[in-house]
Amino acid sequence: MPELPEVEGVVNALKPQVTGKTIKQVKISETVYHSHSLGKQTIIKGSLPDLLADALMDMRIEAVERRSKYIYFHVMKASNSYILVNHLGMSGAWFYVTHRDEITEAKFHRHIHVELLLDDGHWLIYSDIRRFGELRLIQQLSDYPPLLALAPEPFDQDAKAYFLKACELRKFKDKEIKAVIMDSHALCGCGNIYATEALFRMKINPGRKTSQLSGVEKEQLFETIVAVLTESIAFGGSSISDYRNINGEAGSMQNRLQMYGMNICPMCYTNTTQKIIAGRNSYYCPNCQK
DNA sequence: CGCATCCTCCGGTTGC
DNA sequence: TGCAACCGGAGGATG
Repeated sequence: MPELPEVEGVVNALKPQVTGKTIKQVKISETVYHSHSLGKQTIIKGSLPDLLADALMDMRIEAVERRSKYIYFHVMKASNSYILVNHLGMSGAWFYVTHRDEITEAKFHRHIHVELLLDDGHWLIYSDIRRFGELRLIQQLSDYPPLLALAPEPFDQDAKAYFLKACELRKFKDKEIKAVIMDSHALCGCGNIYATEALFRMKINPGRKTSQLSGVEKEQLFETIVAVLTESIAFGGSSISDYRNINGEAGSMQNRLQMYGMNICPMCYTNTTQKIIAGRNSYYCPNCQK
């Protein structure tokens, strides 16, 4: 499940391979067509598959950017600019290959949904096992308002102040701190894995109410999240379940995680506790995290 | 109009 | 060996 560091890795791998390339052919899977015929917006959002395919034809990819856990492909066609917005969901993955059979992992090969032929002869392929991902073509961010509501990038100057202010809002202050740091309207890019790790490093119980943290704790927690995200980017992200970068490589941050998925606390050897917070399984050490 | 509470989307994985 | 339950980002509908 890709979080900010994993998406960062994907974007950094995509950049040199697709920047400046033009889309010359678009293929969309029968599965996507079929779901759309039933009225669902499977993977392709805000458009019918054929309309998206037509629109993408002859578009030139000007730049690739990560924003929160989204990938923005900045594209141009006939002097009009657009953004192809992509979210990998639980299991989305991009591949840059000369033939789709180069995708050797069966579960990725079996769930190829969008194939873009570039003018360098390579295929840029989107595979998505569970189809939770998203592709949406817009002209500007305001065409899809949820993108305007995202908190600043955690590495931006104003992100910490934005987060601290969000903690004071009525809708956040009485929530569990873990739910708040995983909410992209308070702080973006932090999912279950890195929220779990940051809270463990800070020795904060994920179930504590946000208003019960001191100002210093909230500030240090924010800094710890940034540190964990930064460390993960440096180690290529965490390859848990379906995450691969576009070269099919796995990251190594999963080997550095101290609490996510652990049954025993690495600090005190107490059995860890699992609790559902904000709908997601949360590991913590009942002894270390208060 | 704020907010809280479901609901939805999926197939690989897990557990019985 | 088979099969049902389970899991999860995040927007959207509902109350």
